[in-house]
Amino acid sequence: MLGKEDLYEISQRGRGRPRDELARQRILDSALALVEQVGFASATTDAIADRAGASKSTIYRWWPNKAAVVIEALQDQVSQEQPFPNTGNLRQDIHQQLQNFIAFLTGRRGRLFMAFIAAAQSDPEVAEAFRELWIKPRRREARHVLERYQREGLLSGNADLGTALDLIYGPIYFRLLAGHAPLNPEFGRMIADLALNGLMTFK
Amino acid sequence: MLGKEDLYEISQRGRGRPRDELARQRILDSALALVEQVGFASATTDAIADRAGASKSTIYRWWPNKAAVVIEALQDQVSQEQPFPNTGNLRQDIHQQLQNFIAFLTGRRGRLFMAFIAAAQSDPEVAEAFRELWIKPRRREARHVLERYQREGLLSGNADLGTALDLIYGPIYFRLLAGHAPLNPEFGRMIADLALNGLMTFK
DNA sequence: TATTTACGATACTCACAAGTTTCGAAAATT
DNA sequence: AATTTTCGAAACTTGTGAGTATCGTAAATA
Repeated sequence: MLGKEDLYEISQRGRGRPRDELARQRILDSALALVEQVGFASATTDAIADRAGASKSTIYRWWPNKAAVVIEALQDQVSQEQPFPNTGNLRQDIHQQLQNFIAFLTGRRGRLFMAFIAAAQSDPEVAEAFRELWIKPRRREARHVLERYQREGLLSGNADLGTALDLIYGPIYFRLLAGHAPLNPEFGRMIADLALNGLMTFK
Repeated sequence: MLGKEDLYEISQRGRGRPRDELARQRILDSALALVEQVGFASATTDAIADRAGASKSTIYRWWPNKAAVVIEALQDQVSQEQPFPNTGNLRQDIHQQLQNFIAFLTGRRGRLFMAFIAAAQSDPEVAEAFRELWIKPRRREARHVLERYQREGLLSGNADLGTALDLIYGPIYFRLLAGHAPLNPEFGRMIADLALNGLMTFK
């Protein structure tokens, strides 16, 4: 399978020194790690360059601004995520997905999403990227799984699936962002049970 | 009833020109309005002073920094909020509360909370103020109402009320912050029904 | 080998905003 | 009237960080 970089290597190769793909990857990794650790605003371009062992001029050679770097880094990250479980057992799928998701958010990556949602409130470009790259693809995938269960009658046909997804994910994001109570597996278990209970017998 | 200002007037009154309480109020109103309109970071002290028809030196005469001004402004605002309904009809109370809350958030004040949650991610002082002034008092109040219904058996005794509150409010905050779908009364109605459905028959 | 393009290092410009200082006038007390 | 404290206006300092420009060097092609 060909990636973007390979296509670039083959078709765009000109005369001069080729782009350092390892440096590109180090810059993206560095941006991601820094946003996780210190947030969007404090992840300066100087710090990203330093940590990557690269130069600021290299960053601006390939990206128009800081937001573009971080957004591309998010894109790389997102493509590695676990798919929504689809075993045929609705309850088990939802439970498993929430456990995966909470483990993900309470791990190193949680702060990345807090930082993105925060930055999105003052930067429309970041907001759109977050919705398009993270929220929408994952919702689309989850929706397909839920649609199957709805067709099979395991989920009430009256329930709007977009609303159902917010019922499941909203409480998780809320605890992550507000921090008023711990975001642990037990919480995920209860939310899954409560939401399923509401969704299966709805109307 | 005596407010803070009256106490100040009586006990602290010295020789010189007294503090201008109207200017104080104008500064707080101005800070609130600007954070709503342009967010926390873009609400500069210069802009707050200008809009209040006051001077920056007056701001720094009474508050140690910008965050303190905005936090005190939030405090003033919070004390004016509608209480959680407590009519004896659980379903009606939850529906009414979510309708009130969504109307509140989609009005002028919604952006204030987006800005606060965003600022909280990079400023622990703001984060704590938001939890202590906004989240915790409202949760405490709502919890008392739900406890009553739980004692009356209208709500499953197995449901953890902290989790129940996140189930109800999480989806609302999530749509407000992520903006992937509209936050309208219809959504509030469905979340209330789904959550109640889950909570009443839990376990 | 000559040319081209990317590289890292570094100095630089530019904009912006927090917080300080100064000052003359206003509003209170003694 | 003299003193004290606050006020608004405005100039100022200080820090920061995004984005640019320069330069000598490295890695590719023709």
